Amino acid sequence: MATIHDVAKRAGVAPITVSRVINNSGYLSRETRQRVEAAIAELEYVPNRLARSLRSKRTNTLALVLTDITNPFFTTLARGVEDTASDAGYTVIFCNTDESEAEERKYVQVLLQQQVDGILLVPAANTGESIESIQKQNTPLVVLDRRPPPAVAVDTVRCENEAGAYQLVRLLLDLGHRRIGILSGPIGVSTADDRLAGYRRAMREAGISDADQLVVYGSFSQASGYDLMRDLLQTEQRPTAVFAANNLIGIGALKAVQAAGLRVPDDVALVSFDDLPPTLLTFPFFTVAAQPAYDMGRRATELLLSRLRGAAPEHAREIILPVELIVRQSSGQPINRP
Amino acid sequence: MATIHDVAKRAGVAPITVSRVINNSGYLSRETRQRVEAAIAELEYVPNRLARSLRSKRTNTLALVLTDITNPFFTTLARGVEDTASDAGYTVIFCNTDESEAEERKYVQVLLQQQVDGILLVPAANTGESIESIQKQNTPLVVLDRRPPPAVAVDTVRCENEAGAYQLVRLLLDLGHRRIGILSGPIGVSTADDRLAGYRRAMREAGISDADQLVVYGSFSQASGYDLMRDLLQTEQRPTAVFAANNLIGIGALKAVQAAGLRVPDDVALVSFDDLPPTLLTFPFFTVAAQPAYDMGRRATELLLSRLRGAAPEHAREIILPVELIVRQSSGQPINRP
DNA sequence: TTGTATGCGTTATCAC
DNA sequence: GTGATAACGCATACAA
Repeated sequence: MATIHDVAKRAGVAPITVSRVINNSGYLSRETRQRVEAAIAELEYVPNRLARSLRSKRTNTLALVLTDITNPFFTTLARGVEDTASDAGYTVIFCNTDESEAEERKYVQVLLQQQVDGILLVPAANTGESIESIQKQNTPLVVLDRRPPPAVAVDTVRCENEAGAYQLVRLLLDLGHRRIGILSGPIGVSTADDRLAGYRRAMREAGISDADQLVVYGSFSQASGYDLMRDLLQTEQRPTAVFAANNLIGIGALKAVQAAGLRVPDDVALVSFDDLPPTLLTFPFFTVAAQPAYDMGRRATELLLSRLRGAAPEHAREIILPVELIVRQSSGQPINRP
Repeated sequence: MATIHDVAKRAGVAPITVSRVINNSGYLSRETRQRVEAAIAELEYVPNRLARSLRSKRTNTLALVLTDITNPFFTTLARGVEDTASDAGYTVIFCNTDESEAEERKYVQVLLQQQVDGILLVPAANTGESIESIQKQNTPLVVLDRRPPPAVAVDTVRCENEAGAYQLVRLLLDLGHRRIGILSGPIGVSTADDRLAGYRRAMREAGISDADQLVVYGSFSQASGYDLMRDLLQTEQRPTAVFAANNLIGIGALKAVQAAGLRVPDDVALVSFDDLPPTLLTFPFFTVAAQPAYDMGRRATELLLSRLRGAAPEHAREIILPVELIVRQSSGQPINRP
C-alpha cells in the first residue's frame, strides 16, 4: 500500500534515492542508505513491479511455453530453464499448451501483452504462427525440442531425433528382429516425424520394405500408447519388437502388453525415446534413447539470455545435441529368426 | 511496439475510444468499432498489460504457491485451480517451494510485487510469516491443504487428515495386524502431524501402547519412503503392516520392500494417503485414503474469487472435505494373529 | 456516443 | 551523492 513516495518522505529523501537503494544503483552514502532501509522496513514497503517495468521496459521475466508439463522429459527440461534463468536474475512463467496450437496462440498473446523479456517455445504444430507473432513484436525467442518451419530464422535447440530412432531400431534389428512396429506420435510434429524417419531408414537399410503396415500414429500420451499397442497386438502377424516414439507411449504400450497377457521382452521387445519418470526409474527396465533434457533447457536459456544482453550474432543459431542409447532389459536378448 | 496512441491516430479517434474497443466497455457505434479494429489489425497492436494493470489496479492474475508440483496430488489440485480461475477470466502463476520456507517467502515477495490479485498458499511450514506478509498488503488469500497456525484468521480448504489416517489404520487393525508402522512426513507440517494423530488414535483405541517404536519421520518424497521403509524392515521385530503418510512415500516404500526380497501384501501390508500418479494407476494396487484434489483446488479458488468480488463475509471461512477410503490389493487379506 | 484532463508508481535523463 | 522533471502506456472521472 505504501509507495516509494511515502518511503521517501519518511526518510527525508527524494523518491529516486529510494529507488537507488532498492536497485543498488548509483552512489549512496552509508547513512542515507540506512535511513531509507529503516523507512522501508517501518512502512513494510513493497515495490510495484508493474510501475517499475513500465518505466524501465524490462520485466526480468522469461516464458517457457511447452506441450505437456506432466511429461517428465519436459519437467526436467523446465528445471534446466528455471535454474539457468534464475541464476541470471530472471523469473520464468510456465505455460502448458496440451499440444493445441490454439492454446499456444492464446498464451503467446498473453505473454506478449505481459511484456516478457523473452520466450522459449516448444511449438505445438509447425504452422509458425506463434513464432511470427513473437518476432513481429521483436521479442527474443528460442525454439526448443522441435524444428521450426523451413525458412524461419530463429535460434533453436533440439536433439538428434532421427539418429536416435535409427539407433534404437538398429539395436532391435541386430537382436534379430524383422517385424518391428512403431508407435508414432502426431503427424506434423517434427520430433514424431524425425523419429519415424529414423525408423524407416533403419528398416530400409535392413532390406525390409513392407514395414509401413506396422507404422501407427497417435499422440504423445500414455493412453495413446496403450490403444496403439493393443491394436498392433491384434494384427494378423503381430510384431516381435516395437519402438515407442516417446516415454509415455512406451509406458502405455507396456501396460497393453501386460493386459494382453503377454510379457516384455519375452513376447514383445520394447524400446522407447526419452527416459522415464523418476517414479518408474528405480526399476531399470526400459531400453531408451535418452535426450539430455536438463541440458537442452540450459543451453536454450543461454541462447536467449545472450540475445537479451545484445551479445548474440545477427544470424539464427542452431544447437543439436546427441541422444544417449541406454540398453536395459525391455529390448531383450538376441532371438532366433523365424 | 505500437501503442494505443498510434492506433487512435490511425483510426482517427481518441485513445480512450481504442481502450473501449479493447475492453468492450462503454457505448460504441458499430462503425467506430470497425475502424478501430482495422487499425489494431494493421498495426499489429498488442495492448500493454503492465500499463493497463498499473492504472486499473487489477492484474487478473492469481498465484498458487505449493510445495511439490511433481506430486500428482498437487498436479491435480493445480488443475482444479487453473480451470476455475480460467473460467472467471483469471490467469494463474504457479510457484514451487520444495517444502522450503525460505523459497516460499521469496516467491510471496515477488508475487506481491507483481500485484497479483489473490494468492492460494500451501504453506511449507507453519510459522505463518508468509501469511502475515500477504495479509499486510491486503492481498486476498486462501490457505490450501494445510492448517494455518492457530489464531490466524484466513480462509482455508483442507481434508480430514486425522480421520482418513484413522480409517486406514483401522482397516489394518481389522485385518488382524498389531505391529503397524507409520512412515510419516515432516514434523510440523500439519498434514503429517494430523495423519500421525489419526494413526495414534487408532492404535490407542486398539489397546496398543508401544506403537511409537514403529513411528519414523521423513519428508513427503519417494526417496524418503524408500529409506524409511528399508530401515523399518531391518528392525528387530519388523511390522506386518505399514501406513505411508503420502503417495510418494508409499511408492518408495513399495520399492524398498521389493528390494529387500519381500512382497506386498504377503510379507508386509501397505496403505497410503493420497491416490497415485496416473502412470501407476493402471495397476490398481494401492489401498489409499484419497483426497478430492481437484475439488480442493476448485473450492479454494471459489473462496478466493468471492473475496475478490467483495462477495465474501468478514470472517474467515473453513472448508474441510472428506477423504475416500479406496481398498485395493496392497492392504492384503485378514491375517492370523501371531 | 466520443473526448479531455489527469494520474497510476516507478525510473531515465539531466542538473546540481 | 542527491534531486527535479518528465515519461512509460493505459484507464478513471468527468465533460460535451
